[in-house]
Amino acid sequence: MSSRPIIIAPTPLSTQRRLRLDDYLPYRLSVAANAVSQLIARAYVDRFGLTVPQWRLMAVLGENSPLTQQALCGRTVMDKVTVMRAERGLLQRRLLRRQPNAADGRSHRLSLTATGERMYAEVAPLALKYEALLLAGSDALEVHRLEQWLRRLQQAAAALSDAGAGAAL
Amino acid sequence: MSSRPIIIAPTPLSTQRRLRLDDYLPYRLSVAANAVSQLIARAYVDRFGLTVPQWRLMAVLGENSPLTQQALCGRTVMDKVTVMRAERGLLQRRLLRRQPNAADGRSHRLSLTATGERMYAEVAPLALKYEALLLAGSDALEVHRLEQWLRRLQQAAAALSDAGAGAAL
DNA sequence: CGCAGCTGGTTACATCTGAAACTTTCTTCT
DNA sequence: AGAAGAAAGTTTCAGATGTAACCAGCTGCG
Repeated sequence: MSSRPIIIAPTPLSTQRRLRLDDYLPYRLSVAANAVSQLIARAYVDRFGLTVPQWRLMAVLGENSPLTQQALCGRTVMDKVTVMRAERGLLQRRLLRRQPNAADGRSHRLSLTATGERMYAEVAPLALKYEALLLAGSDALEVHRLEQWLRRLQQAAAALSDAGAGAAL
Repeated sequence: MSSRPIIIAPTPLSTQRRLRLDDYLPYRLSVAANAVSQLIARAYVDRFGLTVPQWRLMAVLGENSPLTQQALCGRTVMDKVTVMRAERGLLQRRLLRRQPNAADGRSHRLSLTATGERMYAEVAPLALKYEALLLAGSDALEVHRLEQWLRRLQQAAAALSDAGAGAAL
């Protein structure tokens, strides 16, 4: 599709040329993420009536129970309000159980109910299936490298963010 | 921080193991994109009072004027409503000019005003600067490969999406 | 020509989202 | 022990977002 020539001698990043939105990494990242999110979100809403935040909670609790809301925020990288609301939804549908936390009266121990576990057993393979479809025809080494990239980007962004990127101008 | 062992022999994708949110690509992608978006969005709001959609319009129009709203939707991969609102904001601030389109009475030819151009001249280098910071210490070849990846993912998602991913189970 | 249907753009509405304020419980310091 | 401050969770409010209805101008076919 693209007429972009294959660049052998890669352009140094510091000496960058004109801005082209189409080649701008944050843009590409955002667009790709959106497309993927949309796809999966729709699938989960259709099949299970789960929103993305709800889905994430289930995913985390399915592999590691029980957890407090706080812990869930950390694992899912979501706001506490978002987690709260997702939790509420799952509680109403009796997919989640909420038990008092002996160690701390402010928080609760959250885990999947039997029904929740059953749903998780369907949800997880489907998730993996989607991942496999998206990555069809990619060797696992490459994929692993990509994931590393994404982690690094996230960290770099976080670092810049609370270093107050203002400093860097 | 993480106790995750370094995996030398990567697990094949098809024979996938349990779902681990932390290694789940759509999740990683979403989280990385969010972190990066947040960082940049904040910067642009602080410095220029621009939202992300507004920023995107300026970026596109800065490299290619004039365009119709429709065309902008295509280039920015944004909803027409989103484009409309961004446009409105820029018009109010006189960063954008809107001229009748001789070829079609329904649409308009949008381009940057002189003020808009001037802002673009500040905006673009800053954008590139951020990109450079995020990618600090990465060689351009790798970066290029990453961008290819992101494009492929986006396409794959789009394909699955309108193939009605239901078919794929 | 003129009506049916389409397309660019706009508006209205319902939802989602996150920041900030608030409540309760825990922790620390004297 | 008691007061000050921090942390977990909840509620509230304002802003952003997207879907669907809507209007106006274009296109194509009888």
